[in-house]
Amino acid sequence: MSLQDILSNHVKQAVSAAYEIDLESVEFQATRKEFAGDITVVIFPMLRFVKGNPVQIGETIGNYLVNNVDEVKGFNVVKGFLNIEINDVYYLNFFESIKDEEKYGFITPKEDDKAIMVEYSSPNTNKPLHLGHIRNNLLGYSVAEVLKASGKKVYKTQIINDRGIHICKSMLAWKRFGNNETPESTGLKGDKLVGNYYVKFDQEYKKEIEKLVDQGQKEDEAKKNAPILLEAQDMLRKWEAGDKETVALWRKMNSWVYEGFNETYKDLGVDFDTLYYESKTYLLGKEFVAEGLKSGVFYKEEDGSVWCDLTEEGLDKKIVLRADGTAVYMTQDIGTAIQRVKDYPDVGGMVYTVGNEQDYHFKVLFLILKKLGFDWAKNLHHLSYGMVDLPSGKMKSREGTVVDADDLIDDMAETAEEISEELGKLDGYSKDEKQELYKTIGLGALKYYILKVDPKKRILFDPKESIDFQGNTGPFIQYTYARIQSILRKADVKNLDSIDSSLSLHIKERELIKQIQLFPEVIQNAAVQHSPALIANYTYDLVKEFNSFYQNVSILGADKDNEKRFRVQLSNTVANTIKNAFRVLGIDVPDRM
RNA sequence: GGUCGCGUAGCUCAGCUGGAUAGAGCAUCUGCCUUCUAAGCAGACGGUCACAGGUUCGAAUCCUGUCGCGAUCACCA
Repeated sequence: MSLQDILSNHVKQAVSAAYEIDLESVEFQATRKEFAGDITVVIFPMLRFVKGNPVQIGETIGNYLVNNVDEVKGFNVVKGFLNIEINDVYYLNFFESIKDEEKYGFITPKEDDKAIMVEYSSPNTNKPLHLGHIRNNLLGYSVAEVLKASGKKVYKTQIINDRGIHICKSMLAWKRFGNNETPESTGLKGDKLVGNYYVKFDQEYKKEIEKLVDQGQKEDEAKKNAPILLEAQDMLRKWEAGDKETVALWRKMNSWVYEGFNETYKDLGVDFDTLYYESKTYLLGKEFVAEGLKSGVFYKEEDGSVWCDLTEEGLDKKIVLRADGTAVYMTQDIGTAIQRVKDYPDVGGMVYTVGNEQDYHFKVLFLILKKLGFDWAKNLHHLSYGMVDLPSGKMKSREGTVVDADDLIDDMAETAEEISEELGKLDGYSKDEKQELYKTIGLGALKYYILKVDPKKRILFDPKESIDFQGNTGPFIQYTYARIQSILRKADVKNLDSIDSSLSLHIKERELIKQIQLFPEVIQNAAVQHSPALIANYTYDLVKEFNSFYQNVSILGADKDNEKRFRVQLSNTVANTIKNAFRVLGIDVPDRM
């Protein structure tokens, strides 16, 4: 039972005893630092029911609590706020009850619970991953982990955009200009190699347009008539017809890309339970469109195209099948969603990690799935996040203004190395151990930097101003963890030893326990809101509190043995909470740094 | 133009379903390494919460309007 639950009942009893009024609820908040007390009852909402002066009412309730509730040590009333001071024993007992829980704050899913499928990444297979994908990957991965920690079963997945005109463009450019280059022959990562040909296509395309315009064509005509584009379109038709040579080339180049992607995913530390490929699902939605047509969810235009009328819901009409019978994006997404539930019958909901430019698309998709009558359709969520922009504006891969994912990861590790070298605290570490550590810190900085901001806000990333390693950053939190590990190495305290509940707590110790107490609630909240940022900010607050404690209170040099034992265990629990919190953010913690 | 999102300190961000004099970090300036890792701690400076109304005992938070930025409104994905 939480402190609020305990107090809530007693406050109601107090009001009932003094004023013969039954309160429905009691409003609590954490006591502000400048006042004495641990938890505060807000009196104002009671005034509706209890007539009187808020200060007097506060005094009355406060007196009742001190006399009737063991946990309450004292109180003070400021305006309409009843600040309650809680006994140290309460906090010590709480701490004793959770200090040996390895996974404190996490809830284990039940076997027969419904699962949530989290989709993220979902890249095109014609160019390497960039900073935008990094945000997507970190968010999707972390939200999946947050949901798991909150007690849900989770499958991570993606829909890989492996077909279409954009893929044919890089295929064609490679065929024309590639001289049979391969990742092996060039030493390039597969996704980089293919990406180069995507850029090459665009360059050639522009040249051809220029030429046609010189020959007297209008620009938009030239854009449609450029031979290289026509050839790419022809290639797409060949691919759809199953032309052997085209399909073989497609397979080969995609496999290069996948190898490259997998390397990046591994570096980033993200993973997937199952994959879906557009090339396998793009025809899938058609049968469901046919069914929807029968049941009247969709209707057919004279030209044969199929639509969904959403004007009653305040939206537009949306096409779900072209006049020529081919699938659009929406068709495919309808099919993929249904297929996923068929493949994994325990799935009861899905989360789509996709940028906010597609807000409208998902609004429509979810509505259509509801209209089609799927019960899981009410549990669909678009994890919509803001774009990552550069000072120069949007990233455009064709114009080479992207921040490459692999480069950025490497840069971060290099910065970590420079700082570490300067500080020189790593005596005794081997070269490999050091490299490993630099990666941990560099990635920690990058991931925290991205995850600590509210997903729906856009991020402005300036490559010239490198990501900080001080203050509210990943490395700061990692550093605190490493410091605690150093203490634990030196302390000969077994964590399993019980603590002495007659100790009197230092203010910093009590604040720390209060902060630790919040963790389970923060995880639940982050899960409901699909926001790793809540976990990041919580962890920062915890760490700040710990550093203040560390700097002001001697842990190993405590006067008494029972004090020392308690402080070491408190430090250990803080470290464990940091580790667990960072685990769901996908950030590793080092033993030294 | 319609719809959706955002607008908090010079910069980057917190601020839960409305609650006490709006909080951090960076930057600038002061102190603190003969005591557990100074990637740290303690402090100073810095705010008409875009603007104007409204609801309320009480609004950065809820409602309406205005302005600014972004996205979206394809038989593209």
